[in-house]
Amino acid sequence: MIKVRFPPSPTGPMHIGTARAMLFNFLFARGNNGKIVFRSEDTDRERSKVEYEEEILAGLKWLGLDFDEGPYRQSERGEIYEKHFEKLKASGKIYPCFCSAEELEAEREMQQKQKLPPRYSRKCCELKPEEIAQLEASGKNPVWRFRVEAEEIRFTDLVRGEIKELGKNISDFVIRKADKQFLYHFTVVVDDMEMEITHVIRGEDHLTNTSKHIMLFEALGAKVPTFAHLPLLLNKDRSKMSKRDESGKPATLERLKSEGYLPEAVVNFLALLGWNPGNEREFFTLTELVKEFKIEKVHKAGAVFDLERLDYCNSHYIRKLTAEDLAEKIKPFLDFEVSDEKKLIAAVKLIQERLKNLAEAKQQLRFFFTEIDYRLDLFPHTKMQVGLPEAKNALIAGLAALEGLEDWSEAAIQAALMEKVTQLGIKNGQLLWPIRVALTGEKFSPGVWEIARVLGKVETLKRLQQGIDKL
RNA sequence: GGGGCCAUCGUCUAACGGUUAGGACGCCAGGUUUUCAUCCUGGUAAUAGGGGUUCGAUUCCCCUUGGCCCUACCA
Repeated sequence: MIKVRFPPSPTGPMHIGTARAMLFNFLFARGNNGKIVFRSEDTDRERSKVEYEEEILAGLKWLGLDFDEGPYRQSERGEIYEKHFEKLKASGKIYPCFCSAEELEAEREMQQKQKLPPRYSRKCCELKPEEIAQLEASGKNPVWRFRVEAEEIRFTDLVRGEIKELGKNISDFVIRKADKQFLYHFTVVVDDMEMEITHVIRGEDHLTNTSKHIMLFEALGAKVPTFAHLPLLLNKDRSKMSKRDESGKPATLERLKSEGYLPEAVVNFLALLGWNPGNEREFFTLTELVKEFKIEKVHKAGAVFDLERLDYCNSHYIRKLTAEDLAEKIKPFLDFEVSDEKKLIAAVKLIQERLKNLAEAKQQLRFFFTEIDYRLDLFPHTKMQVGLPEAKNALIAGLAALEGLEDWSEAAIQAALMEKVTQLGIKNGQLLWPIRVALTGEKFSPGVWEIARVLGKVETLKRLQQGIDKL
């Protein structure tokens, strides 16, 4: 039975890298009939907040990633850690250390100068029981270190193959702080053991931590799970995509949501970062991903998170939505009142193909629903040979052509306008460009008859007249 | 400084040791269009460098270079 985990640290909003790691865990578990555990790794008391945990849970829901067990919180599992800590203590695999931060710092500096591996000197390792008792009696609280053996640690990583590291390069790491808090390396291992995790799928930043974890698993007498280390998500400059991207925007899931990216696009895009199905297909639903995903095909090299590519993916999914559905999704992004639902849907249809994200919609839809204001210099168009006087004549002609129109369909509006073009012996654009400007007040927009139809006859004529007055 | 990991167009990536090194995004050009966008056509652009192994290397090995990660009483 395969079992994986979602182990976020609730110290901030959900990071995109965290989301991707969870997605890969999800794909692996669901594709192999496995279970998923959600575990909040909140051992860092100062930085962890329940609000963040809630946000992460909401993010998972948004992406469509569900789990089977949890949420567990490490902050609520103290007794379990205590139990295993005592076990280690009894086995002599850990020892108390009373060294001060300054001492340790000096030690490290010295080692660096001498080109030695940065390891704890094990000064406190030699402490006799009575010395320990004495130090404790004097009010000093120790940290507890794991005694690292010198031999080689090896394991087979599902994506990176054989990995080996020499214990003599690894320092005796701290598993418990002086304030008695247990530290990450210890709690993950205990939890993975207790929760019977079979596959640990996580970011490459944990690759060199794995040796420590394996030592701990073995010291605890537990079965060592299988590891798979995912390539990191990178900024454009190939630095690790941490809290912020290179433009200074937060690299969080929440930001993608607020910029109007669809969850299906985010999932699709993230899945293809560091993995691909081996063919040229590029669009997948979550379900299809579950079917196609093979962890052996995950890459080793980091992948740059390129927003332009996400845009492309997002516009694909925006186009697949029905206009009704899209309108519903756009609503929260609008900053003006929309009273007429039908009109919104009609307008949305006109912009659906031009949309890269939901947030852009308000700019493209505004003129349909609000009074417009624009500058006269929008009218002249060099290529079209339109100046202000020509623009005014065009609006007058347009008004004349549409005033008496009974049938306010796109086809009828188009026919009336094109007839006018022929009648005046001018180019299409010489009539249509000024009308488009008068109707939208925008530089770019959908076509004249589409807009006119959605706007309605009354509003269209009104805007033409306003244009004429302006000129 | 110590250790680990990694390396194909700008980006995401494909290529049983044998391909004109393919696709997509972006970009550029042309076409369609009333503008922009869309759409269609075409183009640009890569195996980091050096040694091996081999009839033959993007692919296997070594070195160099570069990047990333770990090296916390963070996770």
